[in-house]
Amino acid sequence: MGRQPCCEKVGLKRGPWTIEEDNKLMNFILNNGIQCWRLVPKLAGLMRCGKSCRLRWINYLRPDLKRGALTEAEEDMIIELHSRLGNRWSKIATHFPGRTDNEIKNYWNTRIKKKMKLKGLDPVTHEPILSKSHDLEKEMHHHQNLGFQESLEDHDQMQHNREGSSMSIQSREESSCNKNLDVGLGSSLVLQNKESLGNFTMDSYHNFMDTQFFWDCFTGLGDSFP
DNA sequence: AATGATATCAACCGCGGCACC
DNA sequence: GGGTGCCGCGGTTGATATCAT
Repeated sequence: MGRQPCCEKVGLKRGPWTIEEDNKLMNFILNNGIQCWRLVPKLAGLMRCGKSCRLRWINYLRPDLKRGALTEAEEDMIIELHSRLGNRWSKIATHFPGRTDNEIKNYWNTRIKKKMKLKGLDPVTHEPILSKSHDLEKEMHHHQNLGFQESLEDHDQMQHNREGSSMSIQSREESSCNKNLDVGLGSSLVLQNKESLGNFTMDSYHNFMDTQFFWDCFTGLGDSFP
């Protein structure tokens, strides 16, 4: 016997979220935190599955989300990280506080990919596009290297964690992005993982409400609030 | 102004790893 | 230890917006 099923798929709502649903989900999470996504829709009174609620919160409702287009610096960083990590969007997103893996993935697929092709670069290998016969050879070479790069990356990360080094890409990016977070959220509120989301309380929410960044989150939604 | 093409991005789907029973 | 479900991830789809003709 395993766990109970995540949700009854029958009768669940799908498609775009309404403002009312957003309000319900946001209010519930801000008041109760997140213990178990399976229970969130039930307790919040939503006809959605937990997976859908999780996605909506992570990609759209989280108060620490950075709005607006990615900067050129961020774009360069994405390209650099992608050359090292490949399509591991969640790993790449950890270098960009306030950005979601979905956002970065979309940005890559719709814009960066095109730009690279225009520059004559292969978006997969990040190397100049050559003839087809060379492509196959290069692709094999690339895949052989992936495992090696991965272990290097993990090693880098472990080294970084041990030494608290400030020299890596991650540190450089975090130092600039955390300024945004500090302004918006204060030092007590860091929403990077499930555990910290669970600690997201009304107190931190009220502090956050005093900031311009908070109200930017509701651009376009304001008319619908009472 | 109407229509088709293209770009954008929110949301869904399916899978793998891990935790739970 | 094995079966089952949850969570998170990456790939993909489809609705909407924008641009070109």
